[in-house]
Amino acid sequence: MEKTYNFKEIEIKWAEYWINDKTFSAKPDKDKIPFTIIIPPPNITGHLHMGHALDNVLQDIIIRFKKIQGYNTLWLPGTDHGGIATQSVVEKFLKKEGKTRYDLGRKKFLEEIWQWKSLTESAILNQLKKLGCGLDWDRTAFTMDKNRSKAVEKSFVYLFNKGLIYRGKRLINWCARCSTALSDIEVEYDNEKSNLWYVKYSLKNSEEYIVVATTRPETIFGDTGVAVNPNDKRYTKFIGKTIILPLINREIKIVADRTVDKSFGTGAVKITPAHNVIDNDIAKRNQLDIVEIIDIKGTMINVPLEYCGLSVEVARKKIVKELDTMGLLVKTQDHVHSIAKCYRCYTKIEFLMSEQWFLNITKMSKKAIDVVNNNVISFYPESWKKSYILWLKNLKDWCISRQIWWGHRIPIYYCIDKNKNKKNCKPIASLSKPKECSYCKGKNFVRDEDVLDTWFSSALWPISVFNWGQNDNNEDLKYFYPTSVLVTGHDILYLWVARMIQFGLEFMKNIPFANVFIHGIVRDKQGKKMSKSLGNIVDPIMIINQYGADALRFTIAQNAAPGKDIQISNDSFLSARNFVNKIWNASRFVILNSENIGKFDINIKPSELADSWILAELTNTVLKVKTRYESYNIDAAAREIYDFFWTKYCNWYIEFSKIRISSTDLDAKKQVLSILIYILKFILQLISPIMPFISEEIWSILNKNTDDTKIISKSTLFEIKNNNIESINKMKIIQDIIIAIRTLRSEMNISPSVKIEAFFNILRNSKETTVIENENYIKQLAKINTIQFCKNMRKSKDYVTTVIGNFEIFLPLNKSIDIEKEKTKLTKKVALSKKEIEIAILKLNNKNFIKNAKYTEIKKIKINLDEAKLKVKKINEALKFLK
RNA sequence: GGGUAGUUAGCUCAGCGGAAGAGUACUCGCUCCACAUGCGAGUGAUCGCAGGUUCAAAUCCUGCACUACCCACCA
Repeated sequence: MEKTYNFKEIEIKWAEYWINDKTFSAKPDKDKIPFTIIIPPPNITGHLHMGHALDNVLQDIIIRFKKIQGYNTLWLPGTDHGGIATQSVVEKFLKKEGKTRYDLGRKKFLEEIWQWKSLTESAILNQLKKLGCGLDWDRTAFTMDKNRSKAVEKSFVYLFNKGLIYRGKRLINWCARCSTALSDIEVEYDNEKSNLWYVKYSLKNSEEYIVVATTRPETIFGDTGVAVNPNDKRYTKFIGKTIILPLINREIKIVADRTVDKSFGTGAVKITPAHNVIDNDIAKRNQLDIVEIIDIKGTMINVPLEYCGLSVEVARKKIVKELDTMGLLVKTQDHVHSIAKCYRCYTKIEFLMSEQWFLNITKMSKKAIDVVNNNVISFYPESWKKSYILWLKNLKDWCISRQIWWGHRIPIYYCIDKNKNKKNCKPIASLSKPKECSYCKGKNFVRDEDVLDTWFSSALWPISVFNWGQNDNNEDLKYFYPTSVLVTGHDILYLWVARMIQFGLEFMKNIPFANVFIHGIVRDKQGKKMSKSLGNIVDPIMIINQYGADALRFTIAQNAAPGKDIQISNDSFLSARNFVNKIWNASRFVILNSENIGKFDINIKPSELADSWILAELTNTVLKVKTRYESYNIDAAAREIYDFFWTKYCNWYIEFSKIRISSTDLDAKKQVLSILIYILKFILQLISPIMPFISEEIWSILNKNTDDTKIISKSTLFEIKNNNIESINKMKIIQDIIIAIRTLRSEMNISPSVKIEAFFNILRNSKETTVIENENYIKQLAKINTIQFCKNMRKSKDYVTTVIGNFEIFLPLNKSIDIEKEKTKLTKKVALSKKEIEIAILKLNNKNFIKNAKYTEIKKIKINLDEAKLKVKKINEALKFLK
């Protein structure tokens, strides 16, 4: 075995093996319980970032754990066409060549994106392979491939025929850069500094006027009313009166609406129903007209000639200036308010009236709320339940049409037969071009130009990946659906998770997954979200090249507390890298020592305290780790294994084992090695979901002459019954003594490599058989050559002492000590012990404590009190001696 | 405005009713035959603040402060 672990070669070797061997391919098998995860398909916009690494490593950990537990696991890979996101990325590339998508035309542009898709998709899948992801590659899906498209079309037609999908002219969110409508959750809000302009609106045939406060003076042309609160005494007399709108002199009414806030601005609101959601509602309640003045390019329309065609920003400046000149601008005030922006390109959103397709998804909400409320679907952590339910309760209809080219074209056909009675022809939803219009018998149709929101196909993902839409009763769907757990970040809980639940219940009459494991967002060292513009990206592939995939995976696992954001910087991976190295070297120690000593028993026989102790500790660890994995506390599982392996196995047990390994007693040597191997195998199995590469490599070396050469192919029950608690207590005494001697040696600058003698004054009339029987452990780990047990060892200037448990330990000094330093140290120790005594006595004298506290608690305090008293006595003696 | 998390050693985070933990950083000492990507020892925390419940609170409850995120509103 190499002295250092060559992760580069070995990781490539196993990644290829898993793929070629089809280790992770899955078929329905009625004799086995399925465990299914479908990947949250990454957008084909580019490469994977650390957030993807987090999401996928967690899924792989769960899949691998379930696989070695014996489940029939399936982790299904795929990518998402990414609608607007992908289209804008490709448009950006075109822009560099000075072209737009219109220069290419729809067909050519789509060809361009398909080409882009094939490149990025394979890059993404390669990255997943590098991470070690145990995906069933033969099932790789794409949200816009043939089978997935069928699912989309079928579901659309179904929902349309059910009357849940309808077309309507409504106020929608419009991104002028992407030139498409957006759903409400695709809009983000940012606070921005702006102004609040106070404008005089004069009453008709009167000297009186009302002042309105507005952040959007350019929408004056679209005003069709002014609203005041019905209880606002300042304005009650104006309700019902007419106002002459400045600049265009249109007559508009003053109406009363209880939603108007009396305290904001002047308490009078100009109403622009065509470009503001709230205004639109007020207009509906008060039967106000709708006047559209901004078009989809973000320019002014239906306005006086000098404003026509101006952009919103230019028009605003011009209008403010004009109002000022006319003396209608009363005041301009600084004002911070939130601005709606496109979640893909951060362009300001324009609210405007537009004919779009909507899905009445609110009807599906009740069931989606129930399944989560009743824990048919469980959330980890549970706290997200509340947000999820609240969101569904306030859900509005979903605008599903997009005016982009990249996506699923809406399967709606319009009859264009002009000779017949066109007026009665209704749009037809169909899987293919209809043959005949059922209204006019016309035979000519055109398909709707729009595409669907990318999240529509995402919502179908859990069923479309099993080819729902073609054969709804296929074996895969029956066997693998509902899936077991969905692993995702909380940022797409509404955008995606909620909708999959709604669609799953609608189309399958069953939940899409039983559990939702929600992890956090990856952040940088300063806690900021990683983004290209901030330049704080940590590239997972760079980390893999530098430290290895196992190190990356362990770091992720260690930090992945459910629901919590994790901070990662380039040096967060060092500790994990060191851990990989530690596993390698400890294994190397075990393997090298078991070579050339012939065959030995695989059945383990604990023959010493150390053996039963480490087996008891192993039992505890296995139980804990299993529970942690099963409840998605991956971070805790990782820490549990780390601590057991490094501290207990390496630092203690291997050191103890060296006594037998270096002895001439071959049987003893074989016996201890069999335990070392037995435990090492357990550790490898436990850690293999997190660090599959190194564990697979070492496993294959350990098992090279057996049938068990692949850890991932072995199902493991994780059941052991070596829980000798007494051995843990006994070992604690030995360890405490070893630590006490090491500390004393270190404090006294006794050379660590020199073996010395020690005297153990037994302070009580107890037998201390544990210590006497196991003195060789103390000798080995504390570098002692002889231990003399005695009763009346006295202080002398040739020795230093320390008190631990029932012993006062004396170590010979090779030089004189710094008396003052020693005095301060001992005085400090006495003070500490005295305080302990004080607290213990206080507790024991407390009748309520004695009455209520657990027996073990009281016993513990009594023992501590005794030990502290003894310590004080002995240290005081030592102090006296120093004087 | 409503909601959800969080506030523990310089930093990153565990612990969530019975004597403050890990990694990292720092200090000291070690090349002794698995590992210096290491070994041993040590310094370092009134567990955000204020109340309350309890024999006992970092841990449970209430309030407050600050931080982050989500939802709504911002005329």
